[in-house]
Parts: sequence; structure tokens; C-alpha cells
Amino acid sequence: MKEGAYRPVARLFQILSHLERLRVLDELRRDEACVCHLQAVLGRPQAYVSQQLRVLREAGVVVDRKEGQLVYYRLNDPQITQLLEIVLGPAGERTHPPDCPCPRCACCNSEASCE
Amino acid sequence: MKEGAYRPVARLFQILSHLERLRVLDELRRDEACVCHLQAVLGRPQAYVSQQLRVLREAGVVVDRKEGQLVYYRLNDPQITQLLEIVLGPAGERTHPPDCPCPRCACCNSEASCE
DNA sequence: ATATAATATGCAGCATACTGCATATATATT
DNA sequence: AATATATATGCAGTATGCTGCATATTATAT
Repeated sequence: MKEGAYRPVARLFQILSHLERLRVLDELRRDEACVCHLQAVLGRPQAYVSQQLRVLREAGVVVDRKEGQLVYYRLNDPQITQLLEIVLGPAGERTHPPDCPCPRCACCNSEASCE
Repeated sequence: MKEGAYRPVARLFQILSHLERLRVLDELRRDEACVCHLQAVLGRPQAYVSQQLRVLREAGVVVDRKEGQLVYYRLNDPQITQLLEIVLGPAGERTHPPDCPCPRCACCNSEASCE
């Protein structure tokens, strides 16, 4: 086995060894999500969420897509999906935080429920 | 998904996000190995190797077995094997460092080769 | 019992990542 | 153009892990 093969792997695991980043990735494997949605899911300041998203983005773990003024993030690497499946089990349902302002949560936050 | 589920996972990934620990685990998934063998593989001081082995042991990733004055370590958790397979590919051959004093390396280090 | 080999543990200095805040950019609305 | 909303970036203090060394423990041999 080539010596240098461990370095990128160690780096990847380091990216994943973070509580909030794991939460983000777990949410993203269900469906892509905008920043404000992730912000509501984590219950953390926007700047904090963006910072963790940058780490994930620069590592190639996620990619972003702009739509109007919203930025949607989604998983990029199928390896990540495999890893998450092993340690977290199958993906669950999309989270609907009560105070999420994003379009995809609007239906059930204005009315009583949406599904 | 329950809130606290991410903490142990983050901790596990943190354990794995280490260059030398990854090398150790990669060696162990081929076969169990004694401390002195791992010491020769890493080319690091004995105390350093034992320290990393302790981290792996306390995390439940590996278990040890005493045989005479040697202590053999092996993988404990099948999840780890799966994770390593994903990020490192299939396990390779056992490493035979030229200066390894352990019984299982003795055959090929005293003579020209052993396989 | 003493000496030697194999392994484990404790501690301290150093490096690095995490966290929170202030601020910058970019897009839409009026 | 001015304002508001959504998102990104830079920086500093703090916490945490890494590394190396000294030393303790355990087992074998003489």
C-alpha cells in the first residue's frame, strides 16, 4: 500500500468528526437543502452554519447550487453516503423545524401540517 | 433521528482521522499483530505506538491478547472493517519490515525470503 | 533475586481546530 | 438608489489533540 494514501483519508475522517457537520450531512442525504433550512435544523447562527458548509465544500464532500437568493447544498461524493449509512443507518425523513423560513418548509409552518 | 446519536459517531471518526492510527488499522485488518511488529511498520518509538494503541483500545476499535511477553492487537468492530474497505479498498498483504524482531517476521528476516 | 525485553502510562510544550462575532458580498424588492 | 434578505468570509480567543520524553509495569531468563 502506498505511503501517502492515508493522508487524504485521515483528512476526510477529520471533516466527518464534527457534531454539527455530521448533522448537516445526515440532513443532506435525505434531500438537498438551503442554508436557511440547515440553520433552522441546527439552531445555530447563520455565520456558523456557513462556516461549516465551507469546510464541507472545500473538502469536496458537498456542492452548492444557487437558485435566486437561496443556495442549496447537496452531497457530492457517493463514498460519503456509504460511510454515513454504515455509522448512522438508513436515512430518515426530512426534518421540518418549526421556525424554518425556507420555501420547502413553508407549507407546514403556515398551516397545521403538510404531510 | 435522536439528537445524541451523532456524538459517538463524531468520536469514532476522530479516532480514525489520524495518520498513524490509520496505518495501524490497515495493518491489523490483514492479520493480528504484536506491538513490536507495529512499531517496526510505523518506524516510530515504542511509547508512541503504545499510546496510539491505547486510544484505539479505549475506543473499542481494537482488542489486545497477551501471549508470553508479547501483546497482540486485532480489530474488534466489524463496522471499522467496512469503513476501511470503503476508503482504503481491499486489504493488502501483511507488511514485513526488514528490522522487525517479532516471531511472525523472523522467517524472512533471518533468511533471504519466506514466501 | 537480578537483569533484560516488551509494553504501558503520565506529563508538558506545541500545533491546530473550534467557536463566536464583526463584517463583507450578492440578490431581490420598493 | 436604497433597503432588506440570504449567504460568505476574516479574525481572535479558547479548547483540544498531537508529539516526544521519562518512567512504570509485566514477564522471561539467568
